Amino acid sequence: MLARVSSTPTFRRLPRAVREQQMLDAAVKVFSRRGYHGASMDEIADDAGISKPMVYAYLGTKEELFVACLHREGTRMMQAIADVVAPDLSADERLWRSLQAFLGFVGAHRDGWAVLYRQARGEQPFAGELTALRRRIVEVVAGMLEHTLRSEGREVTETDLEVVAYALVGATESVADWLVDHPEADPEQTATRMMNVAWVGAAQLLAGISWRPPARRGEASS
Amino acid sequence: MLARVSSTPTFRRLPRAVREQQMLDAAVKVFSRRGYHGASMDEIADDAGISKPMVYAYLGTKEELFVACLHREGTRMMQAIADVVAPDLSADERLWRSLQAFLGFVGAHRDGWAVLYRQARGEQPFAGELTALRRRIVEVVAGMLEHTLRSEGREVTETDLEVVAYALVGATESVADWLVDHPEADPEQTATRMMNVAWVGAAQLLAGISWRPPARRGEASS
DNA sequence: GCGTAACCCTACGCACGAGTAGGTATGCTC
DNA sequence: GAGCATACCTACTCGTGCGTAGGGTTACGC
Repeated sequence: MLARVSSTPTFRRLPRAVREQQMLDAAVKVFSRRGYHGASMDEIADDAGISKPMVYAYLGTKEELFVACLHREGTRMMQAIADVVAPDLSADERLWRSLQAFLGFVGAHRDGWAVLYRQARGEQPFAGELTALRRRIVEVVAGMLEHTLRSEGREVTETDLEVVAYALVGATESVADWLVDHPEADPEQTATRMMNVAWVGAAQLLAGISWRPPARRGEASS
Repeated sequence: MLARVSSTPTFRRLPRAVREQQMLDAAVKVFSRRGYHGASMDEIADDAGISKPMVYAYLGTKEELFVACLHREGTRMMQAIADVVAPDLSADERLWRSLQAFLGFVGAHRDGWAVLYRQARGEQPFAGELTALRRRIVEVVAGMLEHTLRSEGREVTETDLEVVAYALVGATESVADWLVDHPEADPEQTATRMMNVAWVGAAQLLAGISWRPPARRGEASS
């Protein structure tokens, strides 16, 4: 009955693929702002300019929707890195480009990625989904280190490698968080700073220089 | 009317201070297992062997309860570190002892601390509480680095210091997460591995060795 | 031994938000 | 321009879980 006085002349009726992206955009935005539990499906639907049953019809339950967000953003991020890293580059060049790409991506998607990522860490249902992504990253980093080490004829245990990789990844995530909280900061410069910590340290390790705990009283300093 | 066939002969009626600790113990346990939202006040009360209104009477709302948990565990952790770090130690000794204490603490409180910490990062209401704690840690680390740098007559910007400190803290947290997920791992050995990454890198920085981005095509390598 | 304060309970109100039932309009095909 | 699939809506149900009302019981001072 009521004439629609919308700015868009005819009541838009969009194809599924388009609406799905709009919904995901809205979902990422709302999840970021409110957190997983704080976000309501009503608000997401509203923000996407659509009604709730549509969201259920296209993307499923709230949990599935969140996983879909995680998936899309995660894939985009991995892609952003893959786009700039060629396998024939030197180790430090690869690390440098990855950091640049990663922090650049986070800087450009402050609302999207980082907060989504922060969200997912706590929530049980997504821990799996998330650690899978994280594991892929850790493996890439560990592989990189290992390859370089092996090529220099040095031996390391699996565990050593894993811990170092975790440290590197954690450091980068932490810096990414810092970046999100400092909108004025430049991603590229931040990447340089990060590289200073990561590579300078890693290079030492690769060179075989390591730190040993000081001998305690009564212990022989073998 | 019903005779209480409890194992404890007389129906225990404990002083407030004791009950509060029991409640906090239960809360930490349940929050850790289920996450903030997943945990119900009923379950916490039940686990503490008390009824819900008691929890409200003593510790307040769910949010306040969680903050109380965060506070207690956070203080304990800071204390564990403060106990082993003397200000007259050398920088690397301080860092080493802090790492040992921190990872030792996390190792001993796998259920308690780390999961609680993971929880808090996502949830809006506690982001403040948490970043305050985190900031204190970052400041300590940054202060440590700055002091050492200054004592060698070198200058650094506030921001450089902050980013490096964030990276260090993030790396450590990440390794702590790894530790929680690997019950068989030895905290002490993990601390050594962590020290290898952190200190070897930091020592280079302190010595003035830094990494510079490679000049790109068309750019002058000033 | 009696008042009073602290400890402790059962049982509910109530809001909020996930998910759905059932129906309407619009474009597309032939 | 009839038929059909698909986009889309309003208006509900219903579970869950926070927080509380109101009342019972034990210790402790005097």
